[in-house]
Amino acid sequence: MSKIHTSVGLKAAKRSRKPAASDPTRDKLLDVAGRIFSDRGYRAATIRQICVAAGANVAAVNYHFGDKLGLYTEVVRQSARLAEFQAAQIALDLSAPPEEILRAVIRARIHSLFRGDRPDWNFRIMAHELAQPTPALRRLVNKAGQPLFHRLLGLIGGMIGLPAEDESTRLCAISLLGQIMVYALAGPLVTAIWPKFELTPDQVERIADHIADFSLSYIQNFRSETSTRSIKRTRPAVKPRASK
Amino acid sequence: MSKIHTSVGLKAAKRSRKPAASDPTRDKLLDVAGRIFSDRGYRAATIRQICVAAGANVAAVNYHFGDKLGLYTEVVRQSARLAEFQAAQIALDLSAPPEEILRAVIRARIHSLFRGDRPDWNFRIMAHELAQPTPALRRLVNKAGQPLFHRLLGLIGGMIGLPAEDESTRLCAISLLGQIMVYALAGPLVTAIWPKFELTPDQVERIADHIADFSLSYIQNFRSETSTRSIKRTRPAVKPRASK
DNA sequence: GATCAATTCAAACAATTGTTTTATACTTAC
DNA sequence: GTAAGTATAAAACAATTGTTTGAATTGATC
Repeated sequence: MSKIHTSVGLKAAKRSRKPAASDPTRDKLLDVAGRIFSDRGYRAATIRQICVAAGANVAAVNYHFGDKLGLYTEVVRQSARLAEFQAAQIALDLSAPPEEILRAVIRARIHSLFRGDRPDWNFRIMAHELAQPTPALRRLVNKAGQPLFHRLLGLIGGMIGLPAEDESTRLCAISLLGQIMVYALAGPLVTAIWPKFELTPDQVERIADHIADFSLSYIQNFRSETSTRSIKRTRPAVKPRASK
Repeated sequence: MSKIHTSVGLKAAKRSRKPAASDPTRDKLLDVAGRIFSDRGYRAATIRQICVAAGANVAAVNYHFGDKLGLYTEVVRQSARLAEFQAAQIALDLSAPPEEILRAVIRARIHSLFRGDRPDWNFRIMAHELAQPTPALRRLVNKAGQPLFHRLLGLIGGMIGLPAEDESTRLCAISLLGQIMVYALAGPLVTAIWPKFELTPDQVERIADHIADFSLSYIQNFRSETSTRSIKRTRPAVKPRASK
């Protein structure tokens, strides 16, 4: 009766006594929710799962965040904030050659993906959003993804000598993202397809290096390549669907 | 009372009268289930959705397939069968140079991904399985994915002169898969991030070509690259987490 | 120590969803 | 035409899940 759980009323109620004090259960909830959302997805994750994992009551989510979507929103918002911060931090060193910046971005991404101690769930969550978008959240996720993507476009565009809006630039960026993203949701599959896959720091290092090498090979040779080949590539000698 | 809906009883009941006749509602169910499962995922897709879309009763799924998982299993099985067939068909032309085979595989994959008329959902479903694996189905999906992956490993291994089990071979294969997979679940995101993204046949063509070019650039230069660079690459000049 | 608001808790509610049941139409063989 | 088995339909069931409620607990302030 005393609590109003609209999005406004919630904040008002919170601000009244403890302006910015860290609410332990709220933080715990946010923490474990991030972990669970990021590897189960929004729908598959249940409030009860999250609450028991956080050692809180089922009603806690509703009390602190209004509803499940409110909790998810907060998780994503926090995640997005972190991502933006990281991206901005990396971009500060614009003095370095673009290849090294690209390497750094890839490294940062892969590393944060594989270490559980300081999880940034944003990428994994983005991957889930991609697989089955949450109607109301797509906007927010895009708001977090767009800057990163555009930074990538600018970077790559500069390296291949084309504007960020060019199709080739975009294709390259997506190729790069795909390589990272496959590891974002790879846990289940890569381990299944790659028996002795271990997440030693060394292994993670090599993955990041590989993605960088793999991508830079094309990007750095783009100019020469694009001059030697025509728009239409040679058609494959093998047809996808043979007659016999 | 007359029907036993265990997995065995179902088949027995079906085989009794119509050995292999095409059951229209069963086929329709399978068809629309494939479409819905592939873009909603297993959990998010509901039996009622599928049934109303197929113009069938809610009980139809249970009658024909036992339960939801039975339906899904059949969808995946059928999808896997198709994938295996396609893969085998492509591999027949071993006379062609490996680059062209690789191109053909990529083309086939991307094409089948983007055209809705004869949808092969296997790749999209695999992507969903990857995002949140269905416990019982992972085995089956892997059974469909393994051959494709190993074929890829053999192909790439041959091109870069390393055994299929080598780490570099695997990393390349995953890089390639990632680039394709990102389009498999890209519908929602790519269109959001790429405003004027249109699926003209020409566009699809260019995507496939790009992935092939992008990947072959590294693969074809692997030998020379691996001789010129040491195991440890130059460390990035930009640190992911700067002190200030 | 009493008061009051904030928080937590156990229980219940309502909606969804997979599944089952019971009855009815339909087809086929005799 | 009748009987038997198959297929479909409508309704109900049971379990899960997001959400709410109202009481109990806590903790600070006077």
